[in-house]
Amino acid sequence: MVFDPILAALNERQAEAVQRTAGPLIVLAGAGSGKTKMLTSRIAYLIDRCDVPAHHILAVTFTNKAAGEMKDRVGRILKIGFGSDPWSSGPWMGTPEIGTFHSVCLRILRREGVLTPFSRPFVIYDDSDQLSLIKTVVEKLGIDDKQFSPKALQAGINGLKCDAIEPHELRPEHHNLFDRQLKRVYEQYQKDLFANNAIDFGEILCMTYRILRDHPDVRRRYQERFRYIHVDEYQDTNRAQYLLLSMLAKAEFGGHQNICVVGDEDQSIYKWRGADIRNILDFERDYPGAQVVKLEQNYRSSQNIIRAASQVIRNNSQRKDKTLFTENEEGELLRRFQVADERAEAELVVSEIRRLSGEGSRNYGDFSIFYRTNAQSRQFEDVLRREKIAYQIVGGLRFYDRKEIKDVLCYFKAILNPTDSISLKRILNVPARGIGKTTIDKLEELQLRLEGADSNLWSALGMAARDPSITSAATARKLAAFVGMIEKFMLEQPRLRLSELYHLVLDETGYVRELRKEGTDEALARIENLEEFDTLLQEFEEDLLGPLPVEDQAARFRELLAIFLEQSALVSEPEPGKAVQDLGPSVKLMTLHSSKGLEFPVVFLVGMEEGLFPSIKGWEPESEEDIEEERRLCYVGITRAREILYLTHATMRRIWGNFNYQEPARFLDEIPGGLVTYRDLSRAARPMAAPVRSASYFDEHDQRDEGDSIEGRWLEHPEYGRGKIVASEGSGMEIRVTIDFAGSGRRKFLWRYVSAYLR
DNA sequence: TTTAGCTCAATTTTT
DNA sequence: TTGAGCTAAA
Repeated sequence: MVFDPILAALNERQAEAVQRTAGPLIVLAGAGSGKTKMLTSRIAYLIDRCDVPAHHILAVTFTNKAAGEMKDRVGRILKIGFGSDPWSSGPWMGTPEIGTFHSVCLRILRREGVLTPFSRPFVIYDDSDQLSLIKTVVEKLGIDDKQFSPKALQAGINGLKCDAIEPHELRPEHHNLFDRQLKRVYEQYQKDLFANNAIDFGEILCMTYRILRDHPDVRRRYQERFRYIHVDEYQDTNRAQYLLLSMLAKAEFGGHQNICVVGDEDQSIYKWRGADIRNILDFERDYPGAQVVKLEQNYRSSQNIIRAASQVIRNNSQRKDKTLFTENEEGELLRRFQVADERAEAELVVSEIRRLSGEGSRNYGDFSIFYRTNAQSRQFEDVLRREKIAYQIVGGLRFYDRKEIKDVLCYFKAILNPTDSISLKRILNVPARGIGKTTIDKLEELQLRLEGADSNLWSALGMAARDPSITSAATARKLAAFVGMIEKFMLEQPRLRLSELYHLVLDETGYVRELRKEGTDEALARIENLEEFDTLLQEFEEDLLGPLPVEDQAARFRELLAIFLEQSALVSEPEPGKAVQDLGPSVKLMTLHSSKGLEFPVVFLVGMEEGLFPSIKGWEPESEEDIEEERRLCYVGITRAREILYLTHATMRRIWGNFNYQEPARFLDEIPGGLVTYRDLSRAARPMAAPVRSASYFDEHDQRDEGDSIEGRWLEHPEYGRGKIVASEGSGMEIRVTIDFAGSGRRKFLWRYVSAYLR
């Protein structure tokens, strides 16, 4: 066989997945098994070895981060660059299409603009814009927002959009009171959304799906275009994404069904947001003749960590037959700690971080703390701050979600698209210019009376500004000033760079001046964010305009705004530009959900208590399905760790101001006792004791290697001195070990009593 | 029109 | 317990 550097870098299974290019293929990729490596190699292989023109290749991911990484790696293998081609006027040629579901769909929507209901460039509504619009719809329809909360209706609408269900498909006669209102609101919401020339996240996918479904000619074009389809994190796809993919992979025009999906059913943790685990479990049924490749070798974690993870996840019934293994070293035992309460938990974790980082080879960036709920982060932050240890919360408040940034973005959106009533309403009185609720109510009332295309807030504003009898002379003057200001922005926009437009907006509105007047720490932080936003705009422009000849740059100013708005809607964090300083290594704090896809040498999995993790909704009986999702979450957490894994749980925890006595998480019992050391710090004065639990999993299943990991290890007993473990028996919390002490011969102990003496 | 007190709810989150 | 969002007073 000819030496091939692409294949040579892969293991046998990975290489198999790369080479099976024809027909449907499902790759079941365990945690840390080199899935991205396989995917990127496959794309490179198709282009470089199979001579597939790059533009025939499509790869979709869920996050920008994943898409960026994939582009990076494909680019490096093939030594090509991905010009962002934001001008989108040219043909899609030259590079594979790699992007998120949403960015790919938006590109299709823009190309097929005539098939959309929009009359001008559309803006993207995020969840809070969406909620605002739903509130206006609820009010317009005279629905009681106490009985039917806009939030619940929003969840309902988004749930339906995840399933690609349109309002007319809902038959009210079969539904309860809520569903009947939901149908009404959904119907009106869609109308108003489109009238605002706006689209929400769910609709981006649904609309694309409908266009492909309803227009065979268009469908055909995209099927011929995307001949090799790759889908990352397939276990997280929802119904709408599934249907969308089937439109592209249908192969009804003599095509080839070259669809390669990659995923891990054991890491499916987004059911609550519409992900349908059946998509991955049923792939072989949906695509008859599909080939299956399993990537089971883990390159990330120690033996002990992989064993623990495998034993936990094997308790799930909803999974495929897949077993992770590793050739890495056995490594350290897992470390389980019981502590008195959440405060003690934080103290323990931070002192361990101190201790390990003091030993030399590790810095703070090697540690991470995973919790089930965001509320748990506070204790850790308090102690870390007190100890002056650098830390960073991953996935907190997103940059573009900050109030001041959203305000500015709404000015931008209104300038681009004044029919966007939601954005207009948001900025109407920001900063305060004396336009209050009464006035807004009158404007909205007027808007409802206006006909057709004029039925929007902008038109209403114009009328009220000209006609003082609608409000009052004073108010009409204020409105006229506002309208005049926005018109000025719209007029200037095509002649200005974004950063210039930005400064014009800040100057004319006096936004920063108002914040200065406020003078609080919070206001100052806002000003700083606005400054960062300025830098970000300049970098954005430089990236886009830089490559163009100077004389062409000004010609692009008009488009700049639309492109920027689209990016800011689809991206949660701006690209880490040169402006953002590196703060050095820091401990990372995050929810278990945010930890997916990451890895750390040392992981602390905290709050492992029944009710908290697994999380249990008090008001309904726990379902096996929900527990399995929590177990997958636990599996994700464990498999993030490379070398050392801590598992902590508190005896008592304050939740919503109440003291709760907590039971250890059931997942702790599912980890073979021989893989962990256990230490009870919750009753420090008394000898260590573990809570005795009911029969563990291992009493009913064969578990030959239960104590294997501990035999041969040395420990230092406070009474008997140095000794070696020569034998073990029993299982779970009842493992007994025989220790051979140098001075006093052999003795038997319960493992949980002596595990902490391991050296 | 702004602000202070009150109620009410309360996993997980990317696009 | 915390916080966001909303109704009653300045």
